Amino acid sequence: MSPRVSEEHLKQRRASILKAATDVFIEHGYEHTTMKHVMEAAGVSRGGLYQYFSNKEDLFEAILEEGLNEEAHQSLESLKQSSASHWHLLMQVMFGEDATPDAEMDPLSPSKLEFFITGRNDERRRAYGTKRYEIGLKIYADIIEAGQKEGEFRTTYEPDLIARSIITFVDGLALDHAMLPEDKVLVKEQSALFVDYLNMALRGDGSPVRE
Amino acid sequence: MSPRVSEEHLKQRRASILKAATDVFIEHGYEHTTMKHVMEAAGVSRGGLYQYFSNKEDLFEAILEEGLNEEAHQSLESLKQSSASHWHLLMQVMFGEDATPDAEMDPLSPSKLEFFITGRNDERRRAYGTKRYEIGLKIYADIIEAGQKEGEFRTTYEPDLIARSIITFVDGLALDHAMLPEDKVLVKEQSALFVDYLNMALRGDGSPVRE
Amino acid sequence: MSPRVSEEHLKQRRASILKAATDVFIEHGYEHTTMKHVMEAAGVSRGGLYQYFSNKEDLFEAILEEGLNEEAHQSLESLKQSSASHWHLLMQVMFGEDATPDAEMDPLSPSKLEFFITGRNDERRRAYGTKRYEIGLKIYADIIEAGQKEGEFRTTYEPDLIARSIITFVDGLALDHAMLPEDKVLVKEQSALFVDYLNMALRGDGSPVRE
Amino acid sequence: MSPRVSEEHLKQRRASILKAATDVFIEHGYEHTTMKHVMEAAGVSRGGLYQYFSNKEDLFEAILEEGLNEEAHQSLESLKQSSASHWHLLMQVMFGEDATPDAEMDPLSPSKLEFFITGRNDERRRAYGTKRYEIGLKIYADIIEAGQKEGEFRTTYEPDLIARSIITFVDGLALDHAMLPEDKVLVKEQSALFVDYLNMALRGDGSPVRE
DNA sequence: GATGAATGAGGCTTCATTCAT
DNA sequence: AATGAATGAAGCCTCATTCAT
Repeated sequence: MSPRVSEEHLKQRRASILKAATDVFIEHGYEHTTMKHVMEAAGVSRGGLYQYFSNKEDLFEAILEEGLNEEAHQSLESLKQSSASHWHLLMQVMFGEDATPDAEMDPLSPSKLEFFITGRNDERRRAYGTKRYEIGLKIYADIIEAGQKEGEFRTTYEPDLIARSIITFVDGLALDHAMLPEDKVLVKEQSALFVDYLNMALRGDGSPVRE
Repeated sequence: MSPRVSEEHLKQRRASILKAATDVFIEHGYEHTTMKHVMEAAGVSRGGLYQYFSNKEDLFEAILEEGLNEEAHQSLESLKQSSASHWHLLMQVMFGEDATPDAEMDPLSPSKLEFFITGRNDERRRAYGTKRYEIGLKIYADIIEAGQKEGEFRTTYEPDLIARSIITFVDGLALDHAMLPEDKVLVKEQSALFVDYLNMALRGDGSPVRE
Repeated sequence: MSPRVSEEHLKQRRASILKAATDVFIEHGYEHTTMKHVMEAAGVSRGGLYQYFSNKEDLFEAILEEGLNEEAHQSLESLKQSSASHWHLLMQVMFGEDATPDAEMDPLSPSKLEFFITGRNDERRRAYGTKRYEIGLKIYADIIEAGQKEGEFRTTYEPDLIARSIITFVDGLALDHAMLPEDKVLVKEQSALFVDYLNMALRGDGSPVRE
Repeated sequence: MSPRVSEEHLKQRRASILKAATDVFIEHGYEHTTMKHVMEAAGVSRGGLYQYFSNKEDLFEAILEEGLNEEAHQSLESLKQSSASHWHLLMQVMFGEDATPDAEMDPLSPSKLEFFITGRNDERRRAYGTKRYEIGLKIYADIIEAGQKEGEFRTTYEPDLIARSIITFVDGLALDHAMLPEDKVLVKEQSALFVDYLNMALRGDGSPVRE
């Protein structure tokens, strides 16, 4: 009476569906992706798909959770090796390991925006989005607050407000990146400029300088 | 030879449909609005609606154009009375007549974002979005450039780049405002902070200060 | 209190609509022609069109009647100058003045076939089609009968039956001509062959010969 | 791994839809048949129907193919037992097993004509119709050619041309039969006359005689 | 657990015809 | 008479989700 398939197998199957679904969402976007697209990409039957995820929303949220786990993991790691400055840590959370603005964007971003924006009138979805917003907010705010406490950052602005501006920038950039042709958005340059903004706000010494 | 109804009446009818449609789009968002919703809100028959607008996309774009005309008109007006500083002009374009950050957001913004984001894989829509982006970009960039030329602004940054950061901020804020509950987004405070960012970048005299 | 527009003018207007409609029906076929197509081609308003013809069916029937009048007129003329043989007369009715098979087909034929075939379950339309069939039948049958009476044709077959076979041939050829690409139907050759068939049946002297 | 229902069941379901659809097309004709009619007649849901046939055209073509298969099968069979004369074979292909003109017509004929006639401006449809025409043409032409080669038929006419006249006759008769009331078309008599035409053309010994 | 056939609500669009002016 | 805005029935098709096997 032991399960016919190992727990391990199930996890792998689920993960493979999730992987395929991610690709599909990246390609078609949230609204325009159909369960059929996912089925086909994942090589699962309709029923099979619904066994793992009870609907499209559920499926997408699972993908979001995965991403969150990864990110959380990353930032946690980053935090741990916080031998460097809080500024450096902030840059790492924003731009990854190398703490430097680049032209890379999360390819799933456009779909995420779609998901939350088209679902903004759905209470459940909105609550979920809000939760995610607040988690992100806290990560940034905590770092900033710590930096202020230790005197690395000036205290002119509330950590929370700066943190919000970071998220707003990130969202705005993702939006422009989603809508415009590749060569029209200067992701790297804009990121660098925003870093200057932050630098002025947090460490401002008189003139806007690159680090 | 004379039409059954006056030209005026037609314009009004069209305008009234547009008005009703705008309300519907604000309420349900672009994707979730159906032509039926619009019909009912506008008190038009199916066929009547299609007489004016050949499909949902067409209808929405008509609304966008209206908005553009208004905006263009405004900014033009603003530009005319440009007796004030370029900085003031910039603030006016961003925040309206009174040049001061407030909590007001264009209620149609969320739908606009939806429209462009869900349509990002459609060539036509993307081109249209790009055009709009570039028009907006130019408005800001021109003001900044003029300010730099006349020595009002420092020339550290390219006008184009600063202009982009403004749009990115506006889009990002609209996005957050669309997704989060009213009380979670600090539109006014964030706007004020962003103004500080700009102030530092364009007029920075050493320390981040409020105007 | 005299009519604002002359009777003449009305007739001309009607005729011009009819002409335009004919072109449209030729181009799109009966089913796929819309009243809008006609309006535009004729340069009439919707209401104007309906003033003259109360619906699409009515309009098409008017065109049919015109054609009938012309044909009737022609065959009448032909009959009058029936100095020639009945055979020649038959050929004239079938192929026109020159009594010789050519590749010309009535361009409206396909639409006529459509009209009667799609309307075959409509009593009114069916009756109308039947009437037309019988009129055509009679024309041919009368000639054949006369030819038989005067000893020009052999009496092996009933005039009515031969007449039917002519119509069937004409309809069949029109059908094939309507459906197949220009170069796939050998209108002229088939017509010539059918003439041979008739020749054998009516004047057969032993071997199938061309006249 | 195993499908929920047997392959057999699927085939039957498909066949039953096809059967029901055939009845509906016979009753209403091609143009006037709606997918809803078919759904209801077949006892399938909208989605179910579209699972098997992606649109009305597809559905009708499936019916046509079925017919073709049957016919091909028949003529193949007939050809096999070609112990009899080529003339007899020709009669069999035209009139079925008993090689004798009767009053039976394919009840689906009118819809077929409609299908090809209303679709004559559609490239795809036209190509399909042409293909079918040519297949039919070849069947007749091959028999006639063989008959000529073996001296059974005279060689006065090209096999291809005679074959075309057969199709034209069949189409024409189907057309008249479709449009006119039952008792107005003399299917049997006309068929017999046409056989005489053929007899004269292929085996003509001087006078038109019944076989 | 898996399968995929079946469901049916829901959306879009067209077009013949009417009717107030 | 003429106009063309307005109507609304009717058709087509998609797709998330269910459920018998």
